[in-house]
Amino acid sequence: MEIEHKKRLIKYNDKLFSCTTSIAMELIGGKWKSVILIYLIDGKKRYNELYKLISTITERTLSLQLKQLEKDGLITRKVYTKKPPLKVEYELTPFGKTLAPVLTSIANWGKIVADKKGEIIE
Amino acid sequence: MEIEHKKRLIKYNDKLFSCTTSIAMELIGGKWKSVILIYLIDGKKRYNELYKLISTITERTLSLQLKQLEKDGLITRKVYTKKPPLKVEYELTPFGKTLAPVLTSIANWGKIVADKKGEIIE
DNA sequence: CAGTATCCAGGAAGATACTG
DNA sequence: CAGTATCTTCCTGGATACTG
Repeated sequence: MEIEHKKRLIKYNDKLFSCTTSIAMELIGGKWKSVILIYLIDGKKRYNELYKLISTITERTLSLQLKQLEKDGLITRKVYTKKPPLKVEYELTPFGKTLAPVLTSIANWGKIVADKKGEIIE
Repeated sequence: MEIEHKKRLIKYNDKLFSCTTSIAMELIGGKWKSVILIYLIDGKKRYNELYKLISTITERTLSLQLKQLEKDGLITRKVYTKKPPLKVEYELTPFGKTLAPVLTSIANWGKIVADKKGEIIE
């Protein structure tokens, strides 16, 4: 009996992926997405809260990443005021919440690495 | 009693990170690394095996990513021949193996996404 | 406050051809 | 077989200034 090796690809949002890991990384990969999502696990946050929490991100990048996360259905954006100063809150969707175990798993592994070879600054 | 918010950064490999998630993503993020690693969980693989398994990667990219993973201590590269045709095998290091639960967690979540919104091609 | 606009640099990754 | 070499494109992300 021979092992079958059909090379099947998966189409998601009009892009092709070779496995489910690729799809996951398309949604949470990159330098900032998973960091933003981690901070949203314990509740909704305003734009500036996230900006301060993720101290090394730029406003532009934060904005772009939030838009992408919203587009991918992982977070929602709610505006609470009509005139400046604006109040906007970001929150995980139910779909986004299914990511929580994955994200904490990533963060915990990162902590192991940091404890072993990282150096705390300041 | 006030909550402290010391903004401490972590230095890893001469780069600064704002949290452990960032460090983890530095090591397994990007388009291909986690995919390569996933295939190495169930045992060592030759270059061409990986190349065929990850059908949409290019030789150049596979080569670069393998080098980076080796540099980061996640995999080892072993050469078994002196003359062409070469036989080279890649294998997870003990450190790389600690990633297994994280990677399967990512893959499983990706599968949920794929089942819900993905479309299988061919 | 919550972003945009603009400009720019570097790296990731693809295509293709070649080699020890 | 297991890569390199070369060239190119695209995207991510940074810096800074400005706005409803």
